[in-house]
Amino acid sequence: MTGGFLPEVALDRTSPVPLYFQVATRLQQLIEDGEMPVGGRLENEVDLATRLGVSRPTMRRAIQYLVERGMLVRKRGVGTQIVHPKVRRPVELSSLYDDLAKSGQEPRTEMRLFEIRPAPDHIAEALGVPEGTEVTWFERLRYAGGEPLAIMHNAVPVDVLPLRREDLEQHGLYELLRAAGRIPRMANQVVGARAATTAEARMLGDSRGAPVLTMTRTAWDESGRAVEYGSHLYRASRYSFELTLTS
Amino acid sequence: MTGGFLPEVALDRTSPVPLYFQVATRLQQLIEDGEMPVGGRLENEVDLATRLGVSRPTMRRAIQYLVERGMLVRKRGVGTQIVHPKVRRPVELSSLYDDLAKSGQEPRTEMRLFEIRPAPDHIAEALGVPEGTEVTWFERLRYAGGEPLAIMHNAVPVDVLPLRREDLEQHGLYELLRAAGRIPRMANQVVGARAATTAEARMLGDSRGAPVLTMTRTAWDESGRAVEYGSHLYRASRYSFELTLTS
DNA sequence: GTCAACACTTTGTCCTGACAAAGTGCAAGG
DNA sequence: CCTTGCACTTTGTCAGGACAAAGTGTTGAC
Repeated sequence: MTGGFLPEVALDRTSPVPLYFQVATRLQQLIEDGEMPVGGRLENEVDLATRLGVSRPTMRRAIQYLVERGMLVRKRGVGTQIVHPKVRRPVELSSLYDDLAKSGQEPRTEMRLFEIRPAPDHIAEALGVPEGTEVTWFERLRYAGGEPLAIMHNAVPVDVLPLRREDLEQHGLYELLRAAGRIPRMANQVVGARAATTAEARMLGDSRGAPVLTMTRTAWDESGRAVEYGSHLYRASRYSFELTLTS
Repeated sequence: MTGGFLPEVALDRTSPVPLYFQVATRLQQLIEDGEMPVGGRLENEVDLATRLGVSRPTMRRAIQYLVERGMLVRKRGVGTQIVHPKVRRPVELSSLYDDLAKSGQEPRTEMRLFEIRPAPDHIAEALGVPEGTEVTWFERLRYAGGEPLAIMHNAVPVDVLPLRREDLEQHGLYELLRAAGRIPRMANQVVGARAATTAEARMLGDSRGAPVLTMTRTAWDESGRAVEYGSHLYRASRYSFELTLTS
């Protein structure tokens, strides 16, 4: 009748980590390690709260956190169920560099252009800054596994982050933004496809007319400040976008 | 000093609509109508709660709701700020049909194949169902504005929703799923590009080798049950994906 | 004039308590 | 046998209070 059984959970009330987060993290561990049966039900939140020695609101908040991440589903009058693992997976706002590095593909960056200039109109509009605002504008050729993969054009307002050519050759743009505390929290992307021009094909080591993926993106930080505009071109034969959507 | 000024807000305590939601909706209206200055600060939550005659938790929940939707930003010790409108816009899990209908492009659907059959291995795996599970498998050619736009292959488990050929010819798949209460809440998509084969090009009214956008998707409902698998092909010259990401 | 300590404002966390609403299952009545 | 209604369980909503933590600005010492 009780459904799930919850093993010992140790909470540290002296820790600066919020209680509800400690509870949520512990629950998440148990679920991911498979100690809580998938599809099974959690104990009801009142008992759970009592047993862990926290108040019901705190327990609710912990559960709510996991519901938002897609790990749990609640139904009034029924209970809380554990969702099949396949469904989960948070939306990550990551950059190509991060993705490549994570999958062990050894990214390499070749800087083709690097200048500080007033933003062209369409870029200023995309960034939501006044026309003529100074941006760092650069074009990079990204290699993975020794082969060219993408041509990337980017603009970053100079007052958001002063970029140095050397940094960009050795690190991903998002990595640099994060390090500076200008963390991208929201992004608007348009993904399309077209045939490569002769020049593009030559740079990518592909043949003329080969299909390429196009992606233009504007990214904002948590305060709504635009931090980056990008217009990228990927070899379709070597790259595709994977993304998780939640309503 | 107070920053934003909040006009009269009428709350209906007899309504079944939760108080926090009434407050959130009203706030959202005021912001979207531009009555609250963008970039401006809200009153602090304690005063706000007092003035509206609700408790602080309720007020917090209303604000939290708008924070999650990207309309507000809060900083401890500072206050709550209204984010620039450009950044907002919720991720919508919509279908091509909905999108076209909304933008007034008059979608038309031509059914090329419609059968009930055991799911092929790779589709069964994508859906997370046992091999051989019965699915409705169909291929549609989607027109917009009189011209072909996409070739769409889809599989829907029969025990999720029994589909009829006639319905699919006149409605979008997502529309039908929603009407049946199997609402897609989460989806995993892979977007890529390649050159069209001769057969594909002929169907799409394009030339052989023309770039096409490919998209494969699995969608789940709120309980984690897979409701749809799709493998679509779009004319790159006429379609692109627009999406908003949040971390 | 500069810098550090302190006060103040504002959001974050956490508690207790109470009632409402929705789903489930059982039992009584037709 | 089927349906209706009631009881029970479980999550949802709401209130009020208390203290903590972080950011801002001011004041005072040097």
